[in-house]
Amino acid sequence: MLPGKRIIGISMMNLAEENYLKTIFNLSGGGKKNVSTSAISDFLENKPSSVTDMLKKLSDKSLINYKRYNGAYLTPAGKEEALKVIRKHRLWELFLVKYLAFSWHEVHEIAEQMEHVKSGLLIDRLDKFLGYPATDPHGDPIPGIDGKYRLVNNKTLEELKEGESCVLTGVKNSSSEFLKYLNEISISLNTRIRVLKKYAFDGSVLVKIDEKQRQSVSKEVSKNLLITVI
Amino acid sequence: MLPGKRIIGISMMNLAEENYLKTIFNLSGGGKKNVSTSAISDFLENKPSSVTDMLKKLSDKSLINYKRYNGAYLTPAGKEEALKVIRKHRLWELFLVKYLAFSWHEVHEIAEQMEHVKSGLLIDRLDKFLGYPATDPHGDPIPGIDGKYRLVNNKTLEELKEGESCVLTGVKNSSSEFLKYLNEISISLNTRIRVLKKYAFDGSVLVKIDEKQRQSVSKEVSKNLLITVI
DNA sequence: TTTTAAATTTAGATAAGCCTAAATTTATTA
DNA sequence: TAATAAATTTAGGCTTATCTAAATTTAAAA
Repeated sequence: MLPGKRIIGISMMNLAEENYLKTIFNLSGGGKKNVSTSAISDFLENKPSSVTDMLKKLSDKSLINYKRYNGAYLTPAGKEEALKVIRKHRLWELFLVKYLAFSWHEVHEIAEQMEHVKSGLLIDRLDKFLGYPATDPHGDPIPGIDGKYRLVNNKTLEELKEGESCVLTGVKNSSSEFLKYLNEISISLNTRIRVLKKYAFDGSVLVKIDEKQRQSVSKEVSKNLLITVI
Repeated sequence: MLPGKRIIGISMMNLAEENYLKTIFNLSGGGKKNVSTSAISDFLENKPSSVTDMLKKLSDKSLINYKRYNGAYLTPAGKEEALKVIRKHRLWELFLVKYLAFSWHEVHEIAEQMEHVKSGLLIDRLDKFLGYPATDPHGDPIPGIDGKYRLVNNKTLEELKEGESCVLTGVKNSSSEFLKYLNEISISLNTRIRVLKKYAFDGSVLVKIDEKQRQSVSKEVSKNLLITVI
């Protein structure tokens, strides 16, 4: 009891700024492309004018390069900060799944809060505790302590031809709804999927899951399943 | 990637309010006494006028009973909220010590942040993972899922007579500085302490620690060591 | 009990991060 | 290319939690 003093972060970043940087990183596919004001606004579900305010602020802090009417992209410093937040997010997600019995569709909201806890030591200890994992419960790579980030998983189920087989290695969309749908049709990370038939008229795919059930998935679904051909 | 939506807490409480409730709980010794504006102000290291503002707000929400110029105490609803936050704080502290190799003097600041993560399920799973522990790394009781809170540890080393022995079961002051001092003189939870001599002129106490070293501790220190006589 | 000191509250201001409405710039279409 | 639509920014407000300075209330001392 009776400790004293409030929170305090060592970093000069705060919650809102971290969320914007992370969003820009994700929407730009790893910091490459320029991200528009409206894309950020849509994702964060706030107004474009609010986004403009924050872009100015981040630009003043040299965390993004921003040109009026022309979107923004991360500076090296901004990318570093974004990766730190993403590293924390994904490590906590893995902790929740591995040790607290959460399912992959339940962890996002909680990790969204935990990722803002300030302590470099904490996250490195967590990393060690988890055995320096390479990927999170959705197959996304976990940035290392050095900020190294491996961009992988570029092939989707949609690109496969009839007869080909693959293993699920990630999901492009990790919304709770999509993940729950995958649970329902018994698809999870490392599940083996074979393409039985592709239907040109709607792009849907008939697949065999783990050599057991046959299942039809829509084109939209197939575009969001990241795979490795086997 | 690409989940969507921001944080959002289910509870109607926010960080500042939670910190005030927790502070009032702690300063009132478990919700009993009335807590003054200045006591809260001193603890939170902010201005009394800020405290007054928040007391009004918490009073409007029926979380405290507040009378102008007369301090405040928690209502049952306020106490419930305070205990929820304290439960989270202490469970996370224990996690940090037990699994991430932190020492008892390093966990407070981190837990101060983790305690605000919103998810009842999370904290109950953490509780289970830790084996439903009764106390945190400082010997403080962990409120149960039902909000039950056991007030214990009322005797201090100061009250012991020469020749008596005890075991350390808690600390009244769990500031990092105090805990580090205890580390230095090899006192930790469950350490056996025997009173060899008491000095009236300054209230200091000469003790034997775990039947090994002799150590003199000041009256101030002895008042902050919670013990069980053996 | 009156005076003085200490504690507390009120009033008015500030910074963040958001909002609405209006203005501006860029993109699209005729 | 001119007109229209869409995207973006600016201007001005709001809320939360803080602050300073001044006013008020309570407590302590003479």
